[in-house]
Amino acid sequence: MSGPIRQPSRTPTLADVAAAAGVSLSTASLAFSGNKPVSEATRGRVLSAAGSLGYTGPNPLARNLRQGRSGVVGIAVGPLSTAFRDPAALPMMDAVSQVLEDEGLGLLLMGDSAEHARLPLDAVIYQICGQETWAAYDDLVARGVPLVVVEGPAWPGATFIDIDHRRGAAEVATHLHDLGHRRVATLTLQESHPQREREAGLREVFPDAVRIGRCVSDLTAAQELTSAFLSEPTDVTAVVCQSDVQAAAVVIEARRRGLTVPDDLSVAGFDGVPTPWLDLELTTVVQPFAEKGRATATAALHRIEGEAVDDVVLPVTLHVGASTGRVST
Amino acid sequence: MSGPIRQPSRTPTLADVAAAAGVSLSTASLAFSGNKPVSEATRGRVLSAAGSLGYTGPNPLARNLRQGRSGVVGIAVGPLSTAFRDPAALPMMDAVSQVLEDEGLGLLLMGDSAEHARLPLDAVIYQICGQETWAAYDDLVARGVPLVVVEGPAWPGATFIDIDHRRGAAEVATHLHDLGHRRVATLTLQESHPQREREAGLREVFPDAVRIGRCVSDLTAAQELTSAFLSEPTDVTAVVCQSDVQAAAVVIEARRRGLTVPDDLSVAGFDGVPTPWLDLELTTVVQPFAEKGRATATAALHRIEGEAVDDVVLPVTLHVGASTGRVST
DNA sequence: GGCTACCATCGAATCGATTCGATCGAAACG
DNA sequence: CGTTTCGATCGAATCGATTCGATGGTAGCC
Repeated sequence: MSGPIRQPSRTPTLADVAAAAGVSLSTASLAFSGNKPVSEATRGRVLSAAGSLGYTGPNPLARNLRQGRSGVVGIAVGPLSTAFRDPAALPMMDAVSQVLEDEGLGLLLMGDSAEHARLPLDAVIYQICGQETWAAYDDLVARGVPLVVVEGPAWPGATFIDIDHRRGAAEVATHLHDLGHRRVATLTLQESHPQREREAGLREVFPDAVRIGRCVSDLTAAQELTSAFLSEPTDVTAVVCQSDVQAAAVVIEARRRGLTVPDDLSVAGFDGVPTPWLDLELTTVVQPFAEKGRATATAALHRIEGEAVDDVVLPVTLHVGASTGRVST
Repeated sequence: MSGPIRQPSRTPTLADVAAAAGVSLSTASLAFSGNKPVSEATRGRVLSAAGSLGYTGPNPLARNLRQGRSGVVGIAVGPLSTAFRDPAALPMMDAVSQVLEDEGLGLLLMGDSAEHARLPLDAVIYQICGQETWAAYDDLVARGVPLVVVEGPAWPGATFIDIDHRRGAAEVATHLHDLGHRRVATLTLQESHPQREREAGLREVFPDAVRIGRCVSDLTAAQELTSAFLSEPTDVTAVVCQSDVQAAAVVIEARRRGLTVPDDLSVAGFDGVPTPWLDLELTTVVQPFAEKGRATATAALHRIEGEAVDDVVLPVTLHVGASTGRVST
């Protein structure tokens, strides 16, 4: 048997393996991919040839080019530190990564900038809540990369996964109204689709709720706004927040000022995330995080396959905890 | 000018652009990559040809194959929900992603399993603290993928980024000893390199510190262990924890049992992460998270370039807060 | 004017697989 | 026994760029 002189430094390719096993390149490929049947004997020879050559399997880059897929889905989350500071991001991402992993796909973190848009991504998930423009959007759309937007702005060409913000907000508002509250305040997020929907739901019940202020879902920021609000006299008996972190901040700040929750002030959150460091179970609107993540990932998978995908709106559930109570007469 | 009949559905390639611009394929490539000079006139013609054809730039998959790089670095963090529940993970990852993004590289989240090991990764960062084996390790090493291990097990072929656990632990122990403490307890992490080092540091000062128990850096888990420990009578005057989250749990549980921190019990943490929901500044060992992340990413970059990289051990700083005090006589 | 340098451009090789269609035997069938 | 069918294998085309070495023309220099 004769062949080219082997350069010891070069890593072996499938062609080397095929030659060593005495089969054609295509057969060797089939032995690894299993895309068409190969006799047991042949597969054995190919694999053992691979073993003795130190071949570690088909080069993923080559496979990617040929198949036109990278096996990677991008997820735009903004700056990591802020994206993940919100505990609501985790359980959802967890579900996303789980579904993708089951399909052998990887999840790539994309920042807010357009830097990553030139990486080979099979699809992109956008869940930068509270931001309505995105530098990478045009580029991705032009390249035909499927886009799945979570609770996001209505961008043409994207698939939407959302929760029923409006109904959730209305339910928590109704709950407070049933408890006798008439004067409520609300802590809001940045102007965004979820915020607009939730505010609409709230105002179905309390048309003239007072706005304490806007801030992201951050304990310190929310606490500062609350502090400013509570330092003035007010007849408000309940505060409706847009996240459990905000709600916790209100609870902490109210207590710091000698108020009792819920006797002096009722507080409601949103999300339904664990807050073990708070010795009080929050009344909140529970999101189906896992389901949202699965729906998102599944939508991405279908769009990668080129299938049409319907938008999804998931229901939410009111969870009554110990942070809301009947208004004291 | 004649050419092949254009199939309207096919997305244009660089060859199409070159033909339309009347230049060679190689020149068109140069016009986009800028790897060699191209006259301004030519570049203009190429770019405008690209524009009118709807060409969105060189196909990343093809570029990747040719260059033998994917532009993606994997980071093994274990199950997302547990990995990111620890607030210490974020600032570091943030620095990692920042450095990589500046180089145009993406960051791909790898789970604990070996599923993702077959994706095309230029390097892999391993920071699953508390786990000493990894399903994907052999595969990655066989494929020659550079590996950077953060505070991790001593794996051959990997570059190590670490902090001076031992000295940090010794410093906090010395601090407590200086305050008069003689009987201390410790809450430990799973058996792992950082835990062994920190324990060694602690025992330099308190050779027979009591072990309360082992748990991950989770508030609820730590609180349960502490609860069990404090339910028995003890002469311990200080508790040394391996994370600020653990320390916060000890503070919360001690207070729940009517103890005052630090008067009745001193508590020390590790990491130096913000705990705004705790109305007490923890005494802790502050890690240089950002620097650790930058060192990690930089090491990965250098190893991708094929350069030799030295291991790194970063110093830590004792921060004295309000959770430790002089032992009451 | 002849020589060297250099810049822009081009043709061809290359990266490492997957996959389509063809071929070749052997088994199944009537 | 001739024909059909099926499974295994192979050759060749293909995915879409990057890059090496060569070429030709122009400018600089003595």
